[in-house]
Amino acid sequence: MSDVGGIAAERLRSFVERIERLEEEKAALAADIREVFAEAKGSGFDTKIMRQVIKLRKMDRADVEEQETLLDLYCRALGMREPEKAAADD
Amino acid sequence: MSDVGGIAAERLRSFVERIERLEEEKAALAADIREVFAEAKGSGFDTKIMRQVIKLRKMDRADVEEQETLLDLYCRALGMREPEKAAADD
Amino acid sequence: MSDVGGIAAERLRSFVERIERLEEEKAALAADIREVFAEAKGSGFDTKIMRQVIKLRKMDRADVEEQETLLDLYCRALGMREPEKAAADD
Amino acid sequence: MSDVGGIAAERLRSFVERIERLEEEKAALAADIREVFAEAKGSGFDTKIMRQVIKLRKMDRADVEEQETLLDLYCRALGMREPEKAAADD
DNA sequence: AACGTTGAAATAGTTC
DNA sequence: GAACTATTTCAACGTT
Repeated sequence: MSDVGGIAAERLRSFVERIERLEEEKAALAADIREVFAEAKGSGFDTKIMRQVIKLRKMDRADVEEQETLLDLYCRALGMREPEKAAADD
Repeated sequence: MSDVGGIAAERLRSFVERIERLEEEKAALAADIREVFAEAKGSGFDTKIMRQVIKLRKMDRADVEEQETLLDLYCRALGMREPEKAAADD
Repeated sequence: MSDVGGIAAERLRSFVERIERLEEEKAALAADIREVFAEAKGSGFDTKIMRQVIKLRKMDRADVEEQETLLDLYCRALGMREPEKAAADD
Repeated sequence: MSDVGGIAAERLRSFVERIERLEEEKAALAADIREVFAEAKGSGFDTKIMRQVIKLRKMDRADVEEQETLLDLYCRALGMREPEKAAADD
């Protein structure tokens, strides 16, 4: 007796509950990550920069270069000083 | 013609400047909104609650009748109360 | 001690690596969830609707009874129907 | 007769409606901006990079340098090659 | 005035 | 590859 409105109710319920369980675990991990960031902040690190670093570590070197070349190109097209030079020369 | 490194510089500049202009206007409106909230607060209203009311009124407008039948079916299959009906207009 | 340019490098590395590990686990869970959806889809369920159901069930749980009295008051002041009551438990 | 439940209803309504009007205009501008980006995309520009450029133009030169110095510092602390060099040398 | 909290904007990912 | 959804990031607000 597991049909409600033509739907295999038990089957559906099982799927939904499995997903909900996994999402709970996922949310818990997200909370953990937030905590680590908070701890890092408490130790004086700049979390925004940390996020950038982590993103960079995840990206392929190739992607990074591609993006930077394009950014540079657009900046020059607009007559801006390329940002890449800023940090280099001090 | 104005190519910088293969980029149609004038075209790009035009897009960028149009966007920047629009964003300025948008920022000005945001400032106006903040002002109104401040004034309301000065008159003794609770701005947090006001925000909730405004959100509710917006949700009211954005009618959520979409796919209601099927959604309803699935909800019953899971033994949930069907979500509050559009209720207003029928 | 491990200072690079005034930065506690070891400390930073530890934070970054902890985060990266947690994000890996999180990504693995996301993959699991996708799998379950795929399986459900293979069983003939409409995953888009399933997502809506799951969202609804989550909203149900997150009880919105907060500040209800005052909110209600403001709503009546504006001639709105008061938002659907928590309804379940009274 | 403008008190409902002790609230100066007319006053409140006025505030709420002013805000709603302003938010409508703001939403319209957001739509305009999206349109311009879409048009730019249609002309072959990379909108993600455009957004970066616009952000750079908005930031003070000082802020840009500060962020980049810090990013560089963190990267070196982690033994990464500084990303700023990537685009320069090809 | 820094902190956490919340809400909006932007980016990434998925589906068709 | 276009549209939709979900996640992530960023900015504003109130709070302490």
